[in-house]
Amino acid sequence: MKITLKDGSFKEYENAMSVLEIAKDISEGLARAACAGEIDGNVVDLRTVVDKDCNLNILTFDDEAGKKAFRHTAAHILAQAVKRLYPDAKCTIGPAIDDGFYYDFDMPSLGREELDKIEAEMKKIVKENIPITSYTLPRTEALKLMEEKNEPYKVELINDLPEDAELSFYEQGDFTDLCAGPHLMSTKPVKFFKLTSSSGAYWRGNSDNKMLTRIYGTAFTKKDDLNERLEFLENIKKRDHNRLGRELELFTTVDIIGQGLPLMMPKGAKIIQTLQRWIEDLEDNEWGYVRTKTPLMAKSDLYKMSDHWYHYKDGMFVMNDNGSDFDSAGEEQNAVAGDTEAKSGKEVMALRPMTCPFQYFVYKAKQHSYRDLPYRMGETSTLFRNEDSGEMHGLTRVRQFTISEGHLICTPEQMVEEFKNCMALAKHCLTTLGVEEDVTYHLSKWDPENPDKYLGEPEVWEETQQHMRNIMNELDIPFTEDVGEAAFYGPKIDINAKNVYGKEDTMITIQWDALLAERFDMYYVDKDGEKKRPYIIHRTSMGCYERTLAWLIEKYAGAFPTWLAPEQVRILPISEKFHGYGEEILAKLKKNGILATMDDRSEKIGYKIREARLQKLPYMLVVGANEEESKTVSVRKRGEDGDLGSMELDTFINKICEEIRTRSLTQIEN
RNA sequence: GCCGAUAUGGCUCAAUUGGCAGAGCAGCUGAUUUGUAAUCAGCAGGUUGAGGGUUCGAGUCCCCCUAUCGGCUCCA
Repeated sequence: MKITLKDGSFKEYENAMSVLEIAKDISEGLARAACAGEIDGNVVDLRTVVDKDCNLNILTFDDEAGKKAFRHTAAHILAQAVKRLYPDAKCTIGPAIDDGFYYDFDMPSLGREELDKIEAEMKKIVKENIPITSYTLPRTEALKLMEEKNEPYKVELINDLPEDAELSFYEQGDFTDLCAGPHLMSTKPVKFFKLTSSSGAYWRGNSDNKMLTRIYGTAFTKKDDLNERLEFLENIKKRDHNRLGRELELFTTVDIIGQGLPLMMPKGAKIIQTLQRWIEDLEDNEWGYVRTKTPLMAKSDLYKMSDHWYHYKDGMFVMNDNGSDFDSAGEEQNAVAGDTEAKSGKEVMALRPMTCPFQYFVYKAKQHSYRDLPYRMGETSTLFRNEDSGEMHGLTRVRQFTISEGHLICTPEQMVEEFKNCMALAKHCLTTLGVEEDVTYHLSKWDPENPDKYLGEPEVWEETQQHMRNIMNELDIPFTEDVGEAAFYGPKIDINAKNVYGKEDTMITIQWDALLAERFDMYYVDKDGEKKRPYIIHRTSMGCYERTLAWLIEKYAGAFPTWLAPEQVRILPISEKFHGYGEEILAKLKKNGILATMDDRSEKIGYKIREARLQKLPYMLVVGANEEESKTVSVRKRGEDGDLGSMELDTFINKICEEIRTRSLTQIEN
């Protein structure tokens, strides 16, 4: 038998040995712990009998599969501990995830105290060094076993597996679990772990099902790694936009105003204004957009025409005359479509959740020749979406937001080219903000299993999706394909970014719509004088400003590039004697469009600097006798070694203006 | 919407089994006039998120509402 090791070398064994012996022989610790292997490309557990002449790759904790086996075993230890302490708890599933694991139980929910107790029990199980063995059972016996153990969720899982599936079980002492594996050979190596939190989770991810209790944990092979991870979790909290954004006085929330309705404070509003002006100028001056400004609400008839009323009403704020002027769509749902005219004769209105139909009517307001196309409309658009109460989060999930929305009316022939342009514009925006490396691209497709959720014919969907696939390949952008993520009127490319906790949000979306023009009876007059249907691209050049701000706060930990900083320069006079000179500088900076202030409090210079550094200001100008005399400024930029020494004021102004003009991501040098 | 945790001055947090709501920072006033991460002193700041209940007495216990956080579900 020949064993291939990870480094490419191999070992030969004359006689078939037990897997345990082989693993022990090959390596101590990790490799033995993560005893998952591969035979002919299939991942197997090392405990499965390895036949003569099989090549076997030993995985270690450095491998994804090895980590998975390790953490999956941690999940089983968790389950075993829970069953010991709470015999009535029912096991469901418990996979390894990025950086850890979880297990869902049907049991009452748990607080921190209970988690600590479970953790202690887990430590016992690890210490007991329980060997883990596996075996397979035919279906009937598997069902019998799980019924005997009173595990109804496992019975359900078995029943849903294909008839001929081989059902494998993993056993560790008094605990047995239906599981595909692989696992470690014993509980002993799982020494360093921590149960991080518990929460609710629906059985099989369906909100109609029972709410289970989920326990999250993380596990490592080395104590230092675990500590590093826990420290990391502490540290990223400091970058969390929801905390840092409030600390830096960018935004706040107020109970009485409501959920998902953050208030932008002067600094946050300034950043958003800078972003908005930049995007509007970019679109209009360089990408051929015309600007529109359309209403924030409309009669329900408009949304019926677009079909949003039927596909998206839950997410809209509907206004009617039943006494509460802004009624939630949720309560309206039961009304029969078409029967929503208010009793008093007032019209049923809704705040807009998107800009599409409004811009369509701008297009329709005059006749268009093929020569007008592509007709690119841009709008800085405020939208309203009635998210469920548990969905709101900081600036990333809100009920009212502002977005650079746009619709491009194209001839069918222009679609590919224009779609590429939209991708290029999006990429330009990401690059300028310094975040182009931090995104993932997704082709969001329809779900052929659920055709009722979508408009149009299956062939059109498949064809459109192929167009988009081709575009992405041509642009050489890696992407994933996500089924069931499309808009109801067409597939889209979503550009997602991860927040500090690793959770993904869509920042940019570019959608291909071959259907709605028909619904709104939009047309253009072609060369031959015939009226023809255009296609439409729905797109954003950046995500909504609130979400973008959240992303930037976390990306830069509050230390924004100078062109985005709400306060770019602060003048710090050494004492009151130099306030006059400070004022002179301040006026000159402002004249040059630089966002500058002066700290004229009678504090020591060290105090003023400390404060400015905590606020992550790009530049401080220290001015005292030396500077006033020589008409210079002492420049300090962010960070350690930020002291750039003295500089002619005009030199500084030229440099910072250039930095701002070019939207540089790096600060000036000496 | 669901599961759980939390809510005390502008901010960060104390307050023992239910027994006089307190500190640091920030703010204000005065002194200090300062050279690259915190000068000193004084003052003021509260219906403990809202409402109801138990109790001689509630920040603390119970109910309900609201908001925030961690998840689930959702996210055109």
